This record gives sequence, structure tokens and C-alpha cells, in this order.
Amino acid sequence: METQGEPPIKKSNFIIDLVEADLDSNRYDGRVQTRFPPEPNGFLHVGHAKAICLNSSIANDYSGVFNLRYDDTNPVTESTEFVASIKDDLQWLLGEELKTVPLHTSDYFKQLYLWAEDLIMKGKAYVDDQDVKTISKQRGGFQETGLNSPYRDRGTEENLHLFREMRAGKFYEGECVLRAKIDMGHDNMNMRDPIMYRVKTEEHFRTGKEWNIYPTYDWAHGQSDAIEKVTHSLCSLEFESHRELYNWFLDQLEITGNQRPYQTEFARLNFTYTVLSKRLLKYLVEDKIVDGWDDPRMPTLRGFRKRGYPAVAVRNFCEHIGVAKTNGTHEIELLESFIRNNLNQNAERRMAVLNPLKVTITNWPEGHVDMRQAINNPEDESAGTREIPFTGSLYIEREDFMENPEPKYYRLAPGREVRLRYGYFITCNKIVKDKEGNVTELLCSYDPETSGGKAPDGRKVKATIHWVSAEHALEGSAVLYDRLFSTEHPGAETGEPLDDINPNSKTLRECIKLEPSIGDLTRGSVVQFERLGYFHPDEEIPLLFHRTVGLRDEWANIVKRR
RNA sequence: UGGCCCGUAGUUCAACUGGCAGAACGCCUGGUUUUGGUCCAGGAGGUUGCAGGUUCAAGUCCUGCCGGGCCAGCCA
Repeated sequence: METQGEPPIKKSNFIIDLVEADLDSNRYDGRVQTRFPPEPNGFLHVGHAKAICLNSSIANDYSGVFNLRYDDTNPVTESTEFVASIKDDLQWLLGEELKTVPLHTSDYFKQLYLWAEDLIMKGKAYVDDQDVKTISKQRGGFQETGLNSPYRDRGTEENLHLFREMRAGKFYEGECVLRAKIDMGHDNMNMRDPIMYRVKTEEHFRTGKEWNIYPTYDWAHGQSDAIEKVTHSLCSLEFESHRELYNWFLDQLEITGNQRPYQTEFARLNFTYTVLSKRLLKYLVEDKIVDGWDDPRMPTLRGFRKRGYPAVAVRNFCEHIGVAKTNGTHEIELLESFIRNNLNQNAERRMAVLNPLKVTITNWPEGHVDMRQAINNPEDESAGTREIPFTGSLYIEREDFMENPEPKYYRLAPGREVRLRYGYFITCNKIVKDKEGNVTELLCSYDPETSGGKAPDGRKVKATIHWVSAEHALEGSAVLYDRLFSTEHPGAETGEPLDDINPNSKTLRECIKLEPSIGDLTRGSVVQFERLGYFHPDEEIPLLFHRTVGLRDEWANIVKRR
């Protein structure tokens, strides 16, 4: 895996400790096997990225095996659309094709079924004819013990017969279920005779109409791990209380020794200024708050991709944050710093003006075009140079001029001299305004002696600003993205995250001015528009750019502090 | 007022298993710079949730509190 020159911080976390301890004790004969088990009912987001990176890097670091396993046990919510997108996003994130073919829980339906019969015969499972409500009520509460189902003590033969009929499609949905027979008075609610199978008539996207009953997560998960010979079954904290059941099932099936996986939980990833819950993300899409699952503002991997986040930067981020059992929220700035770090090294620089202000150089020789040489990437000499036409009629950024400059504002102002990057020093002599008093044009003079960017007399300028020649400029557009939510912890105040949606998270800038070489940019690559930020060319629309992330901005900090 | 889990700079994590509490990001100051970017140097920021106990020595072990999270789907 690429590391792009990151300082080699030795990784240390409680999961690595466990893996190494198991290696030391030879628990699995030196094997390490992990898996990423998404349900194919939605798109992957950064939260999943953490789990993917964790599982795949543990397998990588210890010469183990990492599998993608679709946890497709619920035909009503799952579809092939998601199967495809998950694999696609996963490979994008990992930066390579999967080394193993994707697995499916549905591949194990037969084995799971046989094991269920096994449990029935051991008197450890029974068919319950009660409906959802009744079962739920009987489960009791945290402080009250549950009630045994009247069907709990059915005979083995009757259970077997009923279960086979369930499979044969003799029952309607909700008519009956198969339950593990554990303990209705257990402190852990998951142990109060959990459901193993339920009837579902919906067609499964892989097994079609073959099955009328489907295993629940609890019944399928640990057994699937065991079938695949997973060693370390990593999942998020919310499954902590399911671990006891995970182990109980393996106990009943007498899966032991180096064939027996064990579950370890870690904290899922959270970020400031966004949400990662499936429900909320779905709302954003369906209520058209965003333009789709791949909207660059979305924390989905598709969104990241469209926004121009390099996959390796996301991986490095995941590597860096490590894992722990503390539920917390990462500052989004940390992710952004990894994005910038990568892009600073790799993105070519270009000049673009997003909010153009006309500048006329009054002493420029009429019709003269001066080709200026510019460095493509100061961090990477091999990126070479390019030429940019300089003329007497330019556009500069409106924000780079202030009629009445505030303290510490270094850029252009009446009577002030600045440097045009790769061009000359210019001085603002006159402001042209329209009837409403808006500045429409600046009349400036240039100093021909400053062609090299320095004045022979040694005088300094405080600022260097970017520009584009008016007659050579390409016209395009840019979309500027801001945080999707306006508060660090959406919903912290009202309890409803949607109350904190930032109404200005997307700004379209049309008629932006681009230096000519931008027309030749290769698709997919991210460029830095100097002094503005990193921009990702849209995959379809020419000269449309998505702002990946802005540059760090000292001036913005100064303004904010006021 | 059940059970399980978690509390270390603002944030997220380390601390070789009892031996001088560190890093990254963020913030601040200075330097370099034809990007107010990058880079370099430095700084602030901690009663390790609280209170006891064991020990020459406790973030680490013990006890008790406090705070937070998760669990009562035929979702995963």
C-alpha cells in the first residue's frame, strides 16, 4: 500500500495487540483472516472506509486474507445495484482489484439450514407460532424477566416437521419463526430466545425463490465467519451485546480451536459537520437536499470520488486515526489535512479567476502578447513547466482588490503595487465604477523591469496575485462546496440533525476565467488553482470544476478573528 | 432505576503492560517563499473524569462514586 512519504508512525492499537497475541500463541496456526461484511442495501460511506481499511490492512500486514462478504440475509431491502456499487467503491478505496472473489452469506443458506436442524435436534431451537407483537411483549424489559413462549417445549419431531414446513413455504410471513432456546430471564436481551429464521416471500436477488425462510444476522454472521475460517471478526461497538450470542451459537455447533472466529468491537467513525446514518443520508438524497448519493458534499465514497478526494489520502487518514473503543467524533479538518497533504504533492498548479474583475494595463504595448513560463508543480520538478499568455487586458480576483484596504490586507488597492504571479509588478492608478458605484474595472500600470518577478531596485511587494489574460481565457464554471451542516454536531441543540442543514453548502460560479492550458487537463486529475484550492474536473461536463478542498487561508483566519 | 462497554491536551489517538505523560490535526509566534499555500523553527494547551487504597513509584493494579454510549426488530 502506498504511503506517500508519511512518517513511519508505528501502529499500535488494541486490535493489533490481539492479532499479535494470537500469532504469538499460535491460536490460528499463524493464519490471519478478516472480512468486510456490508449489507447490500445502500452505498458505502467513510464510516465503512474505516472498517475496510482496518480489515484489509490487518490482513495485509500479517500476510493474511481479506474478503468482501455481502451480508445478504434480508431480501426485502437488498439488491444487485448495491452489490455492484459496493464492489466498485471498495476497489476505488483500496486502489486495486479485490484479491479474492466476493463472498455472500446467501452461499451458506444450505449449511445454515442444516445447522439449524442440528440445533433443533439438540433441543436448542424451537418453532414459535406467535406473532411479532406477542414475542416482543414476552421478551420483557431491562428490569423485568421475559416469559417463556407456550411453544417453547415442543418436541423435537414436531419442531423439525414445522421447520421443514417453514422452509417448504407452508407458512405466511409472520406466522412463525425459529428461535434459539436459551434463557428468557437472561440479563442480555439478545439471549432471550433470539430469532434465527423468519418467513419471507420476497424474491432474493441471488437465490430467487429457493428459500422461504431467511436467517437473521445473529444466526448467520458468526457461522459465516466460521465457514470462511475468519480468525478476527471485527465489527462496530453496537454489536457488543451480540458477542455473547455469537459465541453461544459457535458453542452449540462445537466449533472450536483454530476453526473458531471471535468477535472484537471497535468504535465506528464519526465526523463533525456531517452525518453518517443511513436514515439521514437517505433523507438528504430523497428530499433533494443534495443531488444524489454521489453528490460531492456527501460523506459517501462516491461523493468523495466525485469531489476529487484521492483514495490513498482517505486510506492514509484511516490508517492514521487507528481504532479504539471510545465513541468519539473526528474533526473534519483532520481528513481535509490528509487530502491537502496528498494534493499538495501531486496536483499540478494552474491559474483561474473565479470572481473576475477587469484590469487594463494602460502602458502595455497595444496588441502585444508575452508568453510567460510557469512551474506546474513546485513540489514535483518532473511535472515541468507551461506557458501562459500575458496581455494588457486581464482578469484578477475581485477579492484581491479592496478600495479601502483593511489593516493587514496586502493585496491590490488604490496606489498600491502588487506582483502578478509569473508576470510583472502592477500598480493600481484608477478605479472605474458603474452608476451604482460598483467597481467594474481597474486601470493599472506595469513595470517592464519586473519581468523576472523582482524589481531591479530591490523594492518589495507584499502580495502576489493570480490573473488570466482576458482574450485568451477559457470560460468555465466551478462548484464550491461547504459543510453540509452548519454545526459541528448536527442535532445537538434540537435533537434533530436536519435542523442544522447548511443552506449554502453549494455555490455555483459561472463564467469563471481559466488559463488556456486548463483545456488540456487530463480527466480525473485534481488541479490546484493557485491561491484558491484544489479542483476536480467533472467527469462529464467540460470545464466544470468541483472544489475538492480550499487551501489553508491565513487571511480568512485574520478576518474570522475580528 | 437490569446488563455490557468507554472516560489521557480543543479533537482523535499513543505511552514498550507499574518507571520522566507524547504525536497528529487545530490554534498562536517567528523564519523562508513569485501561492496569505508548502516548508522550517518555536509556543500555548493536561490535577490522565472524581475520591480513596496498594506501592519506593499508578494513566496503568484494587474499591467506590460521577459522566457518556449501547441493548427490549421476525434490521444489520
